[in-house]
Amino acid sequence: MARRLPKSERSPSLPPPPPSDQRDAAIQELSKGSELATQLMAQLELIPERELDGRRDDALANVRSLSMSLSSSLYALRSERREHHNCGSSSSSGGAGPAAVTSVSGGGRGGGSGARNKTKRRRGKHGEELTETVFITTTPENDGFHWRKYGEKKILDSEFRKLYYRCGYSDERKCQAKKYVQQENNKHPPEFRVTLTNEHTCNTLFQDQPSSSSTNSQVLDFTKASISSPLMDSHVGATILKKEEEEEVPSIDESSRIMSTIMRNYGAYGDYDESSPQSWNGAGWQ
DNA sequence: GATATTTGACCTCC
DNA sequence: GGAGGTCAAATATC
Repeated sequence: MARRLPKSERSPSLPPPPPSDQRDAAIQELSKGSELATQLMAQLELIPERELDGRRDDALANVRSLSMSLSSSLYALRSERREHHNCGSSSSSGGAGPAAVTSVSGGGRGGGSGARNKTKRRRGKHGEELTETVFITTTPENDGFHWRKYGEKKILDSEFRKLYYRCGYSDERKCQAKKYVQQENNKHPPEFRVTLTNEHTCNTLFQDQPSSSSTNSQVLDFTKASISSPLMDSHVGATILKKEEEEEVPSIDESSRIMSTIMRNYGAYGDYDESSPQSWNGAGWQ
């Protein structure tokens, strides 16, 4: 695990949220990028394997990873936009309003499959109304928020354990957002069912990058064995690589770096530190 | 020493 | 009573 940030660094004073038009521009460009990645994937599939000296599959895997990263980031940005629209002046209790999740083409895996979301309401532990969003993704870690794991459970009739995360700022900022992740299958890459409950009220998406640290605790870490199955291979989950595995699949890292570059270029959250590439690769995640 | 993760125990709901 | 969700002490990491 990467070095953890001192508490003072992890609790920066909140910078002003980016202007909505800037965020919209980022969303727009990410959408374009996602579409282009899909097109590129289709084009690659049309190229005969022999013409690429057997590297077509590698290229396809890279493009898929890129597409998934783009889609996940789109989802995160869109979620945050809703946050500003819906909760801008509301209390921090979260979960009060419906999470009208924008459907995203997340995943973008071959055949057009990807994140499949649906939003539904359910009752919380104490009867309070909760809104939960469920989607399937191959990159459950790429949503840009800082999640802290608080539990893990073997689920009946499932060979995979369910992982429980809450917002890393649940205490500091009373953010009620939670995330449940459960592997669905042993596909390559495997798909994960991600359940999000409550909206983030912490406004910390991509915000708390330390200016000089080589680490961050911003994003969910799936590098632990807890989420992996014996069948998970190097294609799993784009950025879930441990340090010692990095060299094996550099292409995955590359897609994550591309993603971070996009985010920086649009200044979605201005103080992202370019000098911390490991912020986005497996080694730097938490 | 500070912080995150693990994991068994506990709580609540059905 | 069983299953899912959460808590919190122990442990790991930096």
